Amino acid sequence: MPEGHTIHRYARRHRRALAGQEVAVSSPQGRFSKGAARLDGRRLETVEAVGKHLFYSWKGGDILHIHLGLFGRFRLYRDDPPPPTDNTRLAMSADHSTVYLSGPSACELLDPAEEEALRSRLGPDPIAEPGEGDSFVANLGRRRIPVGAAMLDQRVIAGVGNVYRSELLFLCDIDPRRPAASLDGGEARRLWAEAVTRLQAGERSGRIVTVAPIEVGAKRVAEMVGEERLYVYKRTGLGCRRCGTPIQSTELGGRAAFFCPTCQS
DNA sequence: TACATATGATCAT
DNA sequence: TGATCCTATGTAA
Repeated sequence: MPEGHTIHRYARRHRRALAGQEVAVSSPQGRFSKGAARLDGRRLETVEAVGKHLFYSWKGGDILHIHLGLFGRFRLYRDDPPPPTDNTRLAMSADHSTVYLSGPSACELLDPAEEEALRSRLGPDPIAEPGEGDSFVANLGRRRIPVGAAMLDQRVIAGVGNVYRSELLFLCDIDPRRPAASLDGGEARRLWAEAVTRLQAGERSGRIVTVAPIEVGAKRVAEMVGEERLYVYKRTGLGCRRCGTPIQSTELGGRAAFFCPTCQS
């Protein structure tokens, strides 16, 4: 489920629910038992998102690093949570809130140096650092890979996933197969600007919507159904919403990228 | 029941 | 590039 906008939402919700409190931590599944035991009962200081990564900082210096990967999922409960399942890797509860985590690709303890090493590998995050467009433009300029592949590389831009990469390139009329370094400055800047606008909107609304104008009220966005929210993602063979040309897909960065061969050329 | 699929990333070759 | 890890869901059988 998660691209960067979702991860930032989790950071905020978990911060509100748990930060500043002493948290009961356990690993019902058992695969994080040692780490959970180390954190159990300690005070959670902050929760921060960078790209698709989450960092929970605990009193005493440990950092819990969580990455959901493709399958990871959080559930947040108020008051009486259901019992955890066999796949609940991590449970955190304090006061009236309980968070369950299942299926993460990373759930581990880091020290501050390790956290810093991880963060230094990430490119600018359009949600957290909207002013870092220069860094993104420079990163793109150094890549010879297709721009569609570069947009999935978290060292280039942190937080974009497979839906946003296709949608952002469509919004900017850029063919995803073009070499990243072939974009001119205006194109690269526009791409960053769209990433900032759309990911921030996604964080606010909790869903990826690129067809609707950004200013559209939450009510109308909520009424929109499934595919109508997107221009190209998973619309192979269907008519482009702008020009009617059948949408194509091609493998870029190891995953399917979707584009309109007429609008994006 | 089985299988396909998924908004991710790493490691080996 | 391919194999691998991890879980939930929808559809087919």
